[in-house]
Amino acid sequence: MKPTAERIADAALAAFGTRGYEATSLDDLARELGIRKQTILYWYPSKEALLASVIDRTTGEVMVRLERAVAAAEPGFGRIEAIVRAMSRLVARHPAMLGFVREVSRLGPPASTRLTRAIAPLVDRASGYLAAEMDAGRMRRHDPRLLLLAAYSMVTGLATEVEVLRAFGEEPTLSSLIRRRNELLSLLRAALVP
Amino acid sequence: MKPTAERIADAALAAFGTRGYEATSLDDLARELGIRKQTILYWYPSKEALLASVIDRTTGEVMVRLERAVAAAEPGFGRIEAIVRAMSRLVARHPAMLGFVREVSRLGPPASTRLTRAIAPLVDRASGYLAAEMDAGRMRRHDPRLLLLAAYSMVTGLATEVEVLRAFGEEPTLSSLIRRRNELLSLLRAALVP
DNA sequence: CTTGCTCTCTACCAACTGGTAGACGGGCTT
DNA sequence: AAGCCCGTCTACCAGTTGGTAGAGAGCAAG
Repeated sequence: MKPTAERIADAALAAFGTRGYEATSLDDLARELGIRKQTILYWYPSKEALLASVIDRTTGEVMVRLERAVAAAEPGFGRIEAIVRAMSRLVARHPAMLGFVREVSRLGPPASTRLTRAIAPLVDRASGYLAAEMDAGRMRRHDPRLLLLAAYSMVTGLATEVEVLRAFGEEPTLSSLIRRRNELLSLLRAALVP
Repeated sequence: MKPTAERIADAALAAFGTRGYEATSLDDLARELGIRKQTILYWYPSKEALLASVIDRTTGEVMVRLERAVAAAEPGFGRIEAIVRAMSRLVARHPAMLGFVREVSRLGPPASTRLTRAIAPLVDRASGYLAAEMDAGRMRRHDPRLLLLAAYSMVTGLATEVEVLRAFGEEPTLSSLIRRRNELLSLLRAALVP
């Protein structure tokens, strides 16, 4: 079996990402894992420390995936497509992960700063790349940072808003996720490719 | 002064929308208002009932605004622009409102069903309109429902993700909100107008 | 003045929160 | 065998949670 600390972090990611941080008690978490709350507090000195650790694991995972996706993609719109596909795969494998990212950003400092500080350099690189592409005329001109934020919002929205999705007549299945991913790409392509 | 029940609902909207539902205790709410928790429970028999009431007020408010915006707009992309502008104004006046909508959708049933059931007919009408526009060749073809969901995600994202916004180098000021609104419109126009 | 109604209050309560203190067992090294 | 960590446990704790019971103030009608 996986080490206890890791099992705790996995369960915490899922619980924080779906039910929310405050709504998840250490007792709930422990019950799910078949252990006692005090075992959690042995591995993580406090609930906040557990949150911080889960944030670090998650940002690490996301960064690695994005890094790899960008490196393997051909330049131009291909990079954007690669990023969207990578995030889509991530959501399919770890459905709670993007929900967790959103939850952390909602919690505000100090949790959110931990996340944003880790992602900031990536945002800088991405917006620099986008600006260069626009300057070269290979993409329509938009504010790179706001474009990124809009894209991020669309990805998390299309991936995590299961309830709103239901109201829109979409079921949270894998094939539906793929359809949403393709639709998102077609939307982005229409907006960006001149 | 406003009636007590209304003051409670206003404070609850702000608190639920920013701090979250579970993270807001009735004692917190009462302290903010300068009353006792039991006064809240006199007007609303339980915390859940308070939530339900706030949901109803919010959906009502949003629906009225969208209704008016659509009615006053000229057909074509003008309607989309009108909707975005209406939502933007709403956010400027009640910053917590969209955050609250997102929070409710995260809480899941039965709270979320109350919201989605109210909005569903509006979604149907909107996607029907979009489909007709696409059929007539006045808009590029996309899946109408997914397009709506993507737009909704962008609006809420650009409006509410203050923390992520900060990481992207945007300050949550009014002028920045307007810039974000304009950018969103230009993005949508690029994606939709053939 | 009395009655009755509306509203807010004080006084509780059981359940649960994150966290502390320390016992217990099982395996490792000496 | 003896001691020593390591990991998990039981037993508690003070503070907070949503919610109940009921007192009392203010006020209008009889």
